[in-house]
Amino acid sequence: MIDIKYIRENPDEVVKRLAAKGYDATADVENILSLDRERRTLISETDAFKAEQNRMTKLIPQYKKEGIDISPVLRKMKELSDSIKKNEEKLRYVEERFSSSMLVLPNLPDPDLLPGGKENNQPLRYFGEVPKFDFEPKNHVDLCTDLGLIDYKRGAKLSGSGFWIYRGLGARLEWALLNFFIDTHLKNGYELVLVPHMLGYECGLTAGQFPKFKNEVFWLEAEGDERRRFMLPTAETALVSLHYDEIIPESELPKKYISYTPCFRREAGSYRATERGMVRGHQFNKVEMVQYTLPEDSDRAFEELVSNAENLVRLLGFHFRTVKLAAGDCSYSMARTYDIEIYIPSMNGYIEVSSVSNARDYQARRGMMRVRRESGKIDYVHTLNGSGLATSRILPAIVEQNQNADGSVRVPEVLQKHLGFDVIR
RNA sequence: GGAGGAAUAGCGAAGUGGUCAUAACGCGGCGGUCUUGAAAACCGUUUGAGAGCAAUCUCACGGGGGUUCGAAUCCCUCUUCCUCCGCCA
Repeated sequence: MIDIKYIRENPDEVVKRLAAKGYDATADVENILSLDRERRTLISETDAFKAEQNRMTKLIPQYKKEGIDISPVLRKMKELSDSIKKNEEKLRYVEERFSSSMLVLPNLPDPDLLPGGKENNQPLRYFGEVPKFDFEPKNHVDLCTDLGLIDYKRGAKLSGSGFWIYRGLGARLEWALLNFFIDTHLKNGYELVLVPHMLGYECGLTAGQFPKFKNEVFWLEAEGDERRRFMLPTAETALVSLHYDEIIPESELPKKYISYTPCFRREAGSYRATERGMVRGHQFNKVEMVQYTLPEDSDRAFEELVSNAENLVRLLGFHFRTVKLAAGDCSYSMARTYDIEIYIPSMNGYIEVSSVSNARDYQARRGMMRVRRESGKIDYVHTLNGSGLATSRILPAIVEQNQNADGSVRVPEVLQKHLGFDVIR
């Protein structure tokens, strides 16, 4: 959520900055400001009624004791009570429209981002060399199938299109990657957290997935249980709600969490021929990093998350790049995002294996997550998240970038000690 | 699944329709007195949200609704936790 005070004081600025995201907020802002005015008028009026009510209610026991007739007071109290009820009903209606309008407003992008969509993303740096082959390289679907790493057919048999099964060495390779990532994060001082994979609505609201993107997750219903839960689309949704409605002492910041979870996404209508295999599915594995920081520390934390993610890909020995996303390509809740994109020879391009973002206080406002400073002052925290990494997109890169002419695949050195072998054939 | 009980500040807990919610009382935290220093003792202080330029006002007793002139207190409902029984990896 954007600070209503900021919107009140800088409405044009808000519209301008959201325009960089490709979001026309003119009508929203106008609507919000008018609801805000209506809301504040109603609150002042109601509070005055209540103050009067509080004053009079103290008179009743006193009058009773002194034997004074209280019926005129009761009549006045009834009037006040009716006015309050009427006002509160109005206020409820206004507040409801106000807060739902506030909740659909995306986060402001940082001012240094280029406006516009994907086409304005800027690669910041490249790592490693584009792999060259003196043979016709295979794509990862063929490699994974031929080497028996992934069972696409039976994945679809079990759960439909968009699901696959890791088998044998493929499963072990996936597991080794997860271990490698987690070990590295632990060395960097992150706390490992294993979270529920089904979450309640509030989590999605805090993270910013809801109400707007309700249809992009899988919902679960159980007979006789009114409460609906959804399969988490990323561990961020859980980790960012960990301190929902809390005031964290300054001494405990920054909080640094990692979590491994499968991620479940509808990905409705987003299949493309270029995204075969494990590039886009309904379920994939990911290790997620999340930090809660003081507002003034979030820029530094952001750089740390980016370099953590880069470091993992670098240690695996890949060619990849880091891209600064244009405002319009940053997601709804985020002020800035850098993607780490790995090279996939068969696609002759790069795919995202990590997305590192700073939400600033946007999620913290939604989830009422604050810090009590040493001085006693209360502020909203900043939340940041980044994948570290999405393993299911690393595996295609391993098999494609490390393939040999005979169809075998070299295991990255850092994984060899986890696996106990150096070549998959 | 069945039967009971509970939810009040950082923690424990009092309050069972009004004049005790800036919430008794205890613990903890912070500041001070005393002390060479510390402990003990003593004194003081210690929730959050909203409206307002401010003075100030309002709200919050797990969440939501209701009864009432007035609700922590009575009623309905949801959530969470605890105890006992049953079932279970």
